[in-house]
Amino acid sequence: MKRYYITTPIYYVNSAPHIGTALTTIVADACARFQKQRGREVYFLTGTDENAPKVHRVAQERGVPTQQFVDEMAEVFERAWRALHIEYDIFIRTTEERHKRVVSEVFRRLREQGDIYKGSYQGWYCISCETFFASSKIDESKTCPDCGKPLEWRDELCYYFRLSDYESRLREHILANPQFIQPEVRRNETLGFINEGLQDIAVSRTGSDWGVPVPDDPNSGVVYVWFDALLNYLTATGWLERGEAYLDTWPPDLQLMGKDILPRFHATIWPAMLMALGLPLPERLYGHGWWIVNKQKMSKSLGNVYAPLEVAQSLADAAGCELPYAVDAFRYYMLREMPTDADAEFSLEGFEARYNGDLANDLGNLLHRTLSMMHRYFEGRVPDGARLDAELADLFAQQAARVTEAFEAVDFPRGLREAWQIIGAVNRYYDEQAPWTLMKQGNTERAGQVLYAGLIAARLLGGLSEPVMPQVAREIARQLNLSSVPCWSDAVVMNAIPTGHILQEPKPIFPRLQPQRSTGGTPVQAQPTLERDTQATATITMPDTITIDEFKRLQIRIATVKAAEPVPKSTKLLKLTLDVGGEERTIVAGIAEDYTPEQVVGKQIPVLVNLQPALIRGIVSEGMMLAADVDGKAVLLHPDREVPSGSGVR
RNA sequence: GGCGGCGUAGCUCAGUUGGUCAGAGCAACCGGUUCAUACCCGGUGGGUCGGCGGUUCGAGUCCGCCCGCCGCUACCA
Repeated sequence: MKRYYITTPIYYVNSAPHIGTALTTIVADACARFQKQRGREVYFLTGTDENAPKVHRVAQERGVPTQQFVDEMAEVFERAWRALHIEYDIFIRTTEERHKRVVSEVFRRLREQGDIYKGSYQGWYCISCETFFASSKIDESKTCPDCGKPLEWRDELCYYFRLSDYESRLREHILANPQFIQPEVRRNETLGFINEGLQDIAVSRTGSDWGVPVPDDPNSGVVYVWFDALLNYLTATGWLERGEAYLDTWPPDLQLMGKDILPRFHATIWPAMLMALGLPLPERLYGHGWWIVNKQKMSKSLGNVYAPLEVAQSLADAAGCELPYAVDAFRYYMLREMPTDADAEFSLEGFEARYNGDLANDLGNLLHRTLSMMHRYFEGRVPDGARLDAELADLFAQQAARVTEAFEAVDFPRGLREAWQIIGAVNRYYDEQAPWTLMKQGNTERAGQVLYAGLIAARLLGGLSEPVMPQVAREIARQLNLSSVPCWSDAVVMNAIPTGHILQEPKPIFPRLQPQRSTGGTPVQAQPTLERDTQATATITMPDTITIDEFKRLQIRIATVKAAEPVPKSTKLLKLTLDVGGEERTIVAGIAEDYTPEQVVGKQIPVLVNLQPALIRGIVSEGMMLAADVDGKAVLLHPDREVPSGSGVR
């Protein structure tokens, strides 16, 4: 029987794991554990992308040999994932020889059959994103449409992959297989992208010798890193090495990633490559949303990057929770709040709220109160005749089915909500039945039955939450004195704990985070406990401030407008010729709807002169005019009195 | 500017094909309970379901327009 093959992207090793990569990997791990628990054989792949020129560059900047650098970083990732209880089956590194052989072989085959051909390339390239951009996409700009960094002009002979040949087949496949790209937003986005027309992509790069050399053509540089990287999914199955046996794993059942690399790469280039190779396509591609922090996209440059382990460690310290359970709590938070189509806010306050509310008060307390009563009333032995009420049994089974369905759909927020319904039901049941009152009335038999519901619920919850919180599930099983966490089908067996079964002493798994209280008994504002521990969490800078040094990098000068004319075939643009203190500059400004050429000639305006030049409508714009923005309309700024052209602005 | 999506209680959000759909969780307040990790249970929230029209016996749920936010894209710079 074919293994359930699940993948994460391989991660760039130029920075350590953060909550973004952790999200993808934790989701993948939870999916993998879920499938395993359901009895499937699972093959779970993650790894590192080490062939990127960017990686080479970062290593050089740090003065470390690149191979040594990637070795160290791969180790950082493996350690981080193990610490987060990620149970992958294979960790692939693209610098491995066997992967390089696969890349070479695929390149050769596609070149032989004409899917890869040699041509010349002139175009704009973003080093950071490792991506070429069609001139149609950037002819008004010289910055990367994705990351905003300056693009480099490349003019080189290189190999192309005939992506355009696969346009209609891709579209047909996507239309015929609704589950292929999820969620729906990404599917629509991909279709939109494809419908604009796919162009052949350059799949070789010169300028760096770090990577897989183009086979049999030593002067053609290395294979494009995306072409290289995507093939890791194939390498990991043993394709090329194991004959037909790789089909016990191929194709992937579920490929997870962030939404940014789904439409353009995993949903177009990747399946097109596979079509060219004549291989079956992945069953399902799933792109999740991103975490945002303080309403801002998380990024290293903004300095709002959290390290998962530090977040977990600081919770452990603040709450007195054992680290493995704090890590599981972090996993729970990631999955409970997992961004699906839209982005979601990550915050320590939110994490704490989930910890106290869902884990300490709900899950932890239910287990603890149940075991406490079992020990107090029954000396820790399951009493005779204990049996689950039919009504509760039905509810448990129904909720378990809903959890299954949600997990299968990679909808962990919904699945966990459904699982937690069980906790609410048992708490209400306890309240109605009041086993403590039954005991006082001497009705021990009924009390035992009621508490039995709590035991079964705890056992079931341990099973249902195992994909999310494996260590916690184990601890629940230990306290219930079960030999192991029940597998999925076994977890829903309702009267599975036998009469006479001995239970362990209860011990809180998630000690509650205590809000601060004043000695006078008046509650004071609860302090976000984690936030006080700034040592343990990543530093968060004020994202919307810059330093004076950063400001000084902007060279703003007063320019005098010598000439102005409309830009042909444009409605918004004026071409301005400026005197910037003896030097003449041409800039293109989007003010034609607000000013006529006559109105601006002779005016003095502040201009940012050290902006990266941009090609706009075929005109090189060498700077940016500063103007007030009034409801989208430009209003020119002038010096208080006439000043020499080229005067600096500070 | 174009295409797509979204805008539901203080916060985070559920709401299939139009008719108990006006909801859940959290926060707050009130009450109850005491087995439990000051926990749990119940109650309360005057939400014009972004705004204005329309279709319909009946619309968060369909249509049009407008406002706001997001994504992709574009003659943003």
